[in-house]
Amino acid sequence: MNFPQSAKLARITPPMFPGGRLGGQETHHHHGNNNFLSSYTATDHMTKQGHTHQDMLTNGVNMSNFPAGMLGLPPGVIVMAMGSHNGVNIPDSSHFQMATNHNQMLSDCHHANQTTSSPCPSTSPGMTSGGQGSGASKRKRKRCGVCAPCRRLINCGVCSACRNRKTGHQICKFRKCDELKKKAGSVQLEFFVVVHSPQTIAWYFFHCNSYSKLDTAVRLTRI
DNA sequence: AGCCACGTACAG
DNA sequence: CTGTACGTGGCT
Repeated sequence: MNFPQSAKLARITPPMFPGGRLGGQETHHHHGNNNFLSSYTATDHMTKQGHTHQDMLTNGVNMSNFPAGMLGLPPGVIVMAMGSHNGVNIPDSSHFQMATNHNQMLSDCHHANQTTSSPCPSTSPGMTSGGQGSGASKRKRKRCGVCAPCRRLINCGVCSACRNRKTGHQICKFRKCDELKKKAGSVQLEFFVVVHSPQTIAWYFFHCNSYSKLDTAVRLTRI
């Protein structure tokens, strides 16, 4: 199979999981989307917990009874909800919430000047720097890294984006992240569930792309 | 809706 | 600084 000379290997950017932020703790990483708890679906959760999408959209994310409960996590669970944009009712103040019985305080999760271990994925869309400001964010979203286009390594070299790379500044249309394609009206939420126990620290990354997809496409990934 | 061009965020 | 690529707006 011949590719045009302009085609080149893509950088293989790891998925934006927060584990990369963990100094010294990321010894159980895996790559790709080898989901754990694969039998779990959002439908299960929604049904069992009596939640509806509308509930969530109306009330924001009630973290006190969402991920921790659904995962059956041990005490001391820290839950963080990464905000969304597109007008969905999740205020900046909910970027970081805790469900913990230690009553400990955690600093907010800022992209711009986060320092060490705060798990704060680069995929967070629409986060305003510093978690404030009312205007639309200028933050660019990043490719999910796990969808088929993202996994594609080679530019086709013939699509409009490839042909017009110099002026178009666009990635090959066959490598355009599925998540980035659907922006209008879509909702993105990311939940981090940090499980602390005396012996272990396990990080979980709960990532759902949109409420409308919750029934079928929730991925629960251990990192 | 797709293409195109431009501005610019972001990473190296 | 440079290259890549996201966001957006105009055009067809």
